[in-house]
Formats: sequence, C-alpha cells, structure tokens
Amino acid sequence: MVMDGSLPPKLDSEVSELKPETQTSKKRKVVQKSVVTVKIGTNVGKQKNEGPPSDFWSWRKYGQKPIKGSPHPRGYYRCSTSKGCSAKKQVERCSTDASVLIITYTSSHNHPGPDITSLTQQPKEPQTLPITVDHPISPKEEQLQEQEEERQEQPLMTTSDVDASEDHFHYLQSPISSSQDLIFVNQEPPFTETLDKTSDTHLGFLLDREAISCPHLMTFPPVPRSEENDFFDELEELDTSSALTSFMRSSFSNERIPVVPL
DNA sequence: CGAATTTGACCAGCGC
DNA sequence: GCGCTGGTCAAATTCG
Repeated sequence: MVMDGSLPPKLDSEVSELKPETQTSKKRKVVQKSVVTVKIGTNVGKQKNEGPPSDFWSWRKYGQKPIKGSPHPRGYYRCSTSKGCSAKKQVERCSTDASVLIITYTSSHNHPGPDITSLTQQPKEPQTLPITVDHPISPKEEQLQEQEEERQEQPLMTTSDVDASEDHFHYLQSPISSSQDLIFVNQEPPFTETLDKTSDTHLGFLLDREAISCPHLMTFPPVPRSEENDFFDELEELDTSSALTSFMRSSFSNERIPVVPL
C-alpha cells in the first residue's frame, strides 16, 4: 500500500508533536482525539450507521475490531481525500444503544477539504473538525469521559448534558443517512470539572450551543426540508451545494450560529 | 480494471 | 514477566 510511505512506523511522529506534556509512550497515549456521539433515529437499519459518510471527507476503512465491553465492532477509517493526510476516525456503536454512534476523530487533516469549504467560507476552517482542540486531552481523562458517557447511556441528553460539559462540539453528521435520523452530537470534553471555571470564557457560545444541541433545532433550521432529507441522502456527495452548506453552517460554525431558537 | 472493503495476523502499549 | 486489548498492516475478495 501507500500508507507505509506516508506513515513510517506509526503515528509516533505526530504524537510526539501533539504530545503536550506527556512523558513516555508513543502509541496509544496522547493523541488529539475528539469523540463525537451521534444519535441516530429510526433508520438504524444497517447502512451508514458505521459511518463512513458521516462528513464531507472521504474515509477509507482500514480495519475493524471487536471492542471489549461493546457488542459492536469498531471500525477504523483513514482519510482518503488526500494521500498524505493522517486524519483518522474510529466509528463504533454505543454498547448500550445501537442507535448511538460514537465517532472518534484522531489527528487532523493536513489538507483543505473538498470545495465545499469555499461554499461556506467559514473564517474558521473546519478542516480540522473537532481536532481543533487546543488543549491536549489527557488520555486518562478522556477515557473516563468516554466510559462515563457510556455508563450514563444517555447521550440524548442534549441541553442538560451539554450544559455539563464545556468543550464538546456538536457535529451534525449531516449526510448520515437522513438528517431526521440524526438526533444529536456530543463532543467529549477533556475536562468536565474545570469547566466550572474555564467555561466562563466559553460561556458565550456555550449558550448558543445549547440551543444547537436541541434535536429539533438541529434539523437544519436554515433549510426547511423534510422530504428533502430523503434524497439528500443520495445527493450527499453530489448535490452538496445547498444541503451541505446548510449542514456546514449548523454543524461547524454552530459554535456561534444563532440557531433559530424557534 | 481499479478502487474500496473485509478479515486475519502481527505489533506494541498497558495493566496485573 | 505475562497476558490482554487496541491499533495497523497487508492480502484477498467484492463492487463499481
């Protein structure tokens, strides 16, 4: 394959850089990760749940493994949009709720996304998606968060849940089957306690996000569509102009977007 | 025919 | 030091 050439031994190279304050390890240690929980609705048939088409990037599956404690296997995807891109993502289903997809983004894209970026022209390029996380996530902390979430098994708790965290983003895996299926997305915060103080700074858009986290509002307010979702699924890659734009707006810039509070 | 997906094996970190 | 689990690679298979 070609991967060997791009990524030498492992992700050590990146890790070493991203590694904030770590100390020993190279693998399985500190890597920029962003966990996004996607609640899928009725159509939890078995098509796009595994997630490849969750965003506008092209992902190529390179592995799958059964995970302990989870009845569902975890899929490993690598960004195929660009050859040298080291962006990766893991897609797994919540052990307790099959309708909940847990997508973990690792590393960031080292290339601009598809032309859709120009469509949105967001000041803040979302090319790094959640990975934009500036603060290094402590592996332990993160793990805890992850486990906690699964334990609570209430990923649907949007407003309240959201309120509890500070750094989680909300990503609309828009094209994911049907937007109507998409209930909500939650980002794993590096810390949950410190938020009490640090969140003070983000309090601003934090509130905004609260609104965004509302499942109802998440249904792409800017674009009044219901049946559109149907074929939107098919056009997710073709006719991304309008749909994607709206999606991008609500998902990426959502941090500040005044999500029509109805 | 080419690209993408699937599946099993191998490697390395982490916990006990 | 050993065993377990997660993550990646690579060959084979399937689909477009």
